[in-house]
Amino acid sequence: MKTNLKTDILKKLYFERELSCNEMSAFFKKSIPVISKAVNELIADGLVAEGGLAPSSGGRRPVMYSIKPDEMYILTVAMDQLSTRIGIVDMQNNYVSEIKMIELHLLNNNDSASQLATIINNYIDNSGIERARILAAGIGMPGFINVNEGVNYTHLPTEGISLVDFLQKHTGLTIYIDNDSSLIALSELRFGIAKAKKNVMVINLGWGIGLGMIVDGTLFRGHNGFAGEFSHIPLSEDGGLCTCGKQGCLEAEASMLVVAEKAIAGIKNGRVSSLQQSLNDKESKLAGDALMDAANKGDQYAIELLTEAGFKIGKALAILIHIMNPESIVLSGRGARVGKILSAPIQQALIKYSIPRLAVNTELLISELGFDGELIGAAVLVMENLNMKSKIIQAAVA
Amino acid sequence: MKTNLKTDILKKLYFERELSCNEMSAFFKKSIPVISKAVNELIADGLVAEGGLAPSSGGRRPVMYSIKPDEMYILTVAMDQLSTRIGIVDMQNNYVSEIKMIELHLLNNNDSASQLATIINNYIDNSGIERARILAAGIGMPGFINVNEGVNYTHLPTEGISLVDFLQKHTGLTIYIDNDSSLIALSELRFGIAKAKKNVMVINLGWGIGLGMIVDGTLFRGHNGFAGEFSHIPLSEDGGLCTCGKQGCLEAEASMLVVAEKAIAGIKNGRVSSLQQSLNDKESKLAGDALMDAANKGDQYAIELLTEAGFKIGKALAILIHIMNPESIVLSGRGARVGKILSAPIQQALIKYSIPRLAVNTELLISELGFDGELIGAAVLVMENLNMKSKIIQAAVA
DNA sequence: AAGACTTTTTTAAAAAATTTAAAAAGTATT
DNA sequence: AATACTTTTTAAATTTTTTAAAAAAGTCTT
Repeated sequence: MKTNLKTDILKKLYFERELSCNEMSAFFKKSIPVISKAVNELIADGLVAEGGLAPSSGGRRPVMYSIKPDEMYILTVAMDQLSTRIGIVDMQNNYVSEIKMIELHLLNNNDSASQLATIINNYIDNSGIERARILAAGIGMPGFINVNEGVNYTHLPTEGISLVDFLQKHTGLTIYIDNDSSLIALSELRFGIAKAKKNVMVINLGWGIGLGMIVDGTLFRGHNGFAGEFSHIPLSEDGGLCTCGKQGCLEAEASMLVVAEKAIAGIKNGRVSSLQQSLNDKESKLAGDALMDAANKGDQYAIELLTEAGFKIGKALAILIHIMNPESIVLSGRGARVGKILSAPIQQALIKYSIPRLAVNTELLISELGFDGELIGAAVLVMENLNMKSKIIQAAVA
Repeated sequence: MKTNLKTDILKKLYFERELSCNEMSAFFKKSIPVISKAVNELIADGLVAEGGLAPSSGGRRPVMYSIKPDEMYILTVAMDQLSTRIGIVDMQNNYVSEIKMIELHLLNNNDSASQLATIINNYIDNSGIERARILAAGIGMPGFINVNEGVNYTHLPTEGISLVDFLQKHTGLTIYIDNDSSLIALSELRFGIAKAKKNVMVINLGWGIGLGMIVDGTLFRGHNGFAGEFSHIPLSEDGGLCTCGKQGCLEAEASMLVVAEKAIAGIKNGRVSSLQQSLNDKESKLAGDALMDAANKGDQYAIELLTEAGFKIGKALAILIHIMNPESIVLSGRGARVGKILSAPIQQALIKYSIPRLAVNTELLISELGFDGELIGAAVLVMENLNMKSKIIQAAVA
């Protein structure tokens, strides 16, 4: 049996939870005997289990198959510049160990890679999960990442060795890394509001403004893996200075971080808002969360600031629509929870800055995964890369 | 024999001119016996011929195969808003009939579709080529085009029937239409400087500024076929009014048409230039060509105007690089012949407006096909769509 | 409640594709 | 010129996949 098909079936079962032979036959465009044989082998291998019977619309009810949840696990890690979340999921995407959030600063931290390795090792040791049963670790992180070479050019420096090799050496796990926005897009594609869509732009609203692109039903990474560097497109000629050194970048105009900074400055200048207490003395990143809370509770000033940011995001999205003609744009990431507030000014900007015939063909959606997206996406990354190289699969299938 | 493989081989032979069985085996990932059988059938069908022997690096020399040039032909049509070029090519991409250029205005012309049908019919009748030997017609045209439905939403109106159906009815030919910029990209991908590249943005410098996108080695059209609508991205807040009704569009700032208009205005205001004579009383579209000629001959004013436009194009390309991370950007279309002059300010703008790590990974190339691109692309369009539905193929293969 | 109809699954036979091995054709080196 | 080495072609054997038919399981209508 071509083991390739067997791993493909495992992947599909992970994404769809359970399927009948008939459904798999239709999806893989292979005959039922071929699918049936592969599934029976997977059952013999101990990786797949027969489930119940699904309802039928008038005919024999199909036997459903799914992956055995507790044979293998995935370690998922979602990092931002300040903190790292970590969890373990089973093969049916349930967390089998409490998600932990640990402070880990990436900026100017030469030791960050080894700190990350320690975090991973400690977490596994305390989880009660056998290390040998962990299929691989998926890690989402900010920065310019070359997925094939396993390198992050921006953060987590490792001397003379790739980040992936470094982490593999220090944890003994198979490691996959990717950009945070790419993983959020993957999570929306496989388990979120973009499920099964072909052509979707997923916006990661956070401390920057990221973009994960779904093109022809798969994640598009560009020539070097840097596609979707949306944060730093030139948006205005005279805008504020950006961390990247340039002026007028989208990020410097409309990211949640900048909005929070504006809020702090505004309040210092005497602006009346419920934020006066909550923002006092807080760092601007914490302030960002406080601001979004306040906006959702109806605070006028917070809404005003988000509206302003939304309009600028909308202008950038107009450009994106003109270039990509996507079927959907999804507002995701930690900013998704103010998605409703942002929607109105975004739509306004789309009307102003784009050709109607184009804009009407793209729907604006708000993620239901939100802040969990990156963690889910890290698990998806592992399963997308599933192949016969993995030791656990090899051992089971052999 | 799966006829699918046979048409795939025909396509590949058209794009590559000649190939050995071994090369095809490697490309299609099929065994040599399978390929060999298909090729021999194609020879028996009268569509393919054995060529000479290719050189070898120490072993038996391979027999090369190619399509018989004169069994089938492709009608190619390249339209712009003012004029239409038409030609017929054989299966080895040689013109077998002189290319003709005919005035045909698309703007506010309700009769344009039927005029086009007449142009096509007359041209074939005068060409000496049997109509039954024409595989299909490929037509490139400006406008918003839905390739699948065969509709042009902008130009060539046809009441109650799609443009493709209309033309098929009035010419008896199989018709394929596509956006001019898409076809230019196809020509660069198959026969031009982007040959065999995976990830290329082809800029169609003309009366507008079009974009044809090569993503993962194929033409990317977006959800509705409108991807690459580069002309109307919002570039500056206070720019000139665009034909689309908006303000500050790239097209309104940097297209060859706008540059020509600026030149005419400048000269009226007494600006000294060799253009003074050539631009007198000319329409601005003719002026565009005159201006490019003058620039290539060293006229300072023309170069100055192109430099200004180039910088703005460069700013837009910076955005494109940030989003797509392409391996190459190709300057193509009628403006390609001033590509060298535009390159410098484009590079300057890229340095100013993009993140170095991104920009260094994209090379800026100048098309060698230039103005012929759209005609070649129209032929490529036909061959990309080659399938068993075509009567000629059916007759030969049956 | 019985029979007709659907849908899924299994089985066996047929068809297709690929691999393998060997022969043929041609180069290059000694 | 002979031998060793490469590549292509041919033919046979093996493997894989598809097809078709029948069996199994169940739903729905009368």
